[in-house]
Amino acid sequence: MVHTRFDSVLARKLHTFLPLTPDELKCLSEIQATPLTVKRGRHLVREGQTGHKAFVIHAGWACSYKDLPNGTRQIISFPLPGDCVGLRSVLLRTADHSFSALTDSIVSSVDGGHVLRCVSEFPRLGMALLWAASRDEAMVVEHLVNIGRRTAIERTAHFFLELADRLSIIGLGTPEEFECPLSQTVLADALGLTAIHVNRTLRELREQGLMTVQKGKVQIKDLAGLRRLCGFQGGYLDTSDG
Amino acid sequence: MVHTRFDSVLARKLHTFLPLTPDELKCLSEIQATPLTVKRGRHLVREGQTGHKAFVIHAGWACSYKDLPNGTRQIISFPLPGDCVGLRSVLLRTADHSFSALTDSIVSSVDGGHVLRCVSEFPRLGMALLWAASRDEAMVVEHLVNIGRRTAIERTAHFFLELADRLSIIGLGTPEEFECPLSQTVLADALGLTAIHVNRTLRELREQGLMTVQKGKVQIKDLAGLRRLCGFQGGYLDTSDG
DNA sequence: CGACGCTTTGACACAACTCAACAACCGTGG
DNA sequence: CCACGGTTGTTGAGTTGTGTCAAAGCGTCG
Repeated sequence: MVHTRFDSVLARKLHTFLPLTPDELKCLSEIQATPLTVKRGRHLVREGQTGHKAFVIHAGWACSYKDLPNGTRQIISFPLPGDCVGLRSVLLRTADHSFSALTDSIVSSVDGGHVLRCVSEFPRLGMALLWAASRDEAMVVEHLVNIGRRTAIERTAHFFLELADRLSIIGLGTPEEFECPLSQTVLADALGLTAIHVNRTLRELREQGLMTVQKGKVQIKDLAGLRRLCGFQGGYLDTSDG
Repeated sequence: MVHTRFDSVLARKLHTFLPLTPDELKCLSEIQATPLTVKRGRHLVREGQTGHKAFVIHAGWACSYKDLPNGTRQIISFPLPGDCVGLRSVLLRTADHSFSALTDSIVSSVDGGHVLRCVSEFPRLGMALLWAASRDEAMVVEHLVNIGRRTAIERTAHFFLELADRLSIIGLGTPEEFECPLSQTVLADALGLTAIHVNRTLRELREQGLMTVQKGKVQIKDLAGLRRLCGFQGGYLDTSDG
């Protein structure tokens, strides 16, 4: 993967879908504000906010989620470097989810109005964004299926297999090993389980010799076995065009 | 709502977001093939298919879903008249979900290539589609939250409240009463429950005087009570622009 | 040093699933 | 007209997966 040709992770990502012209790349870089550092735990968007701003992650871990009236929360996704968050809220009236940093991170904000003007001028950029949004939605759909129809252990296995693929695509690990700062509490909110049950599930995965999670590092010990366990099909993560 | 000015439900829907010019409306109507009738139970897209086709629903009920290796399935959404299905698979390599008719329906197919050319020529149409896709994604997100963090009875209540709102927006019912041909088996696959448990849950809702489901008709007896039960916030269904 | 967050474990409660049976409904064909 | 099979809905009894509560070990950081 070429790292130096593009001045932003977003440009690099969209480029894999659709080769962009210099003008388009320039436009893309102009709409991104100067990167800023965000401290772990800081909120960037609150549900109900009307700012019409999106964010591009350059480095670090973040999550988008919704809080429920009953005091629980559901994590929707973990955007990784190169991903956008809040593209939806550019067009919708209000942000339909919150968004916060899980580790110290570097992000650029993107003004919604800029995006719209940009898309009018360069329709191909609009298509590229639509593609990126499609890919994000495919991940949310898979997440829905995961929670709706898989047991705790299958869910957990599937989650980590997807994460492994996403991370290795952007060069932050291999399919068998990667850094992962997610606490069991956070995992629970993503998987629709309790932190305590996540703990039991991780133990089960360890005792079956399938994978381990220790000190922020995930190791897949038996890739084939894990895939068999949860029926993982990573096709929806494809980065190539159709 | 004006019914006669537009020759397609899709045009009418997009128009509520962004007033479209006659040229744009013409383009939109041209990319939709002549409507065809689809028999109940017929599949329109199979997961893994590479046809690059989308569909617009004109009448009838349909669902998009994924089958799992373990024999279960998860329903993703119930597209209603005016909704598109499979927009994602226009840009992604393969369809990431299946799609079938629940009742006899009328749909138009839309060729992916046409959409792309159309968007290049009329960028504003691209924005309107991006908006429609955003709204769909917001519903999937809410569905995810629903299954991940609500109990069976809350889930079911929330599902029907959302459905009531969607149907009354398009004039197919009121917030308190509407026709609904979904069997308990289908509901179960949507809600991540068993058909048997759906049955018990509906009984509970009935016995609490909140709502009834009988013979294809849903009646909300206590709207405020239902809202309180599940913490329903319908904001993500907004049809107005931001 | 103490406070705090994260992890781990055990005993118990409860929500949801499974299995089994039966009733109600429907279109079909005799 | 009625008998029929298939689909859908209903109910009960027992099981299992996951949540709840309580407690303790461990790191880290102030």
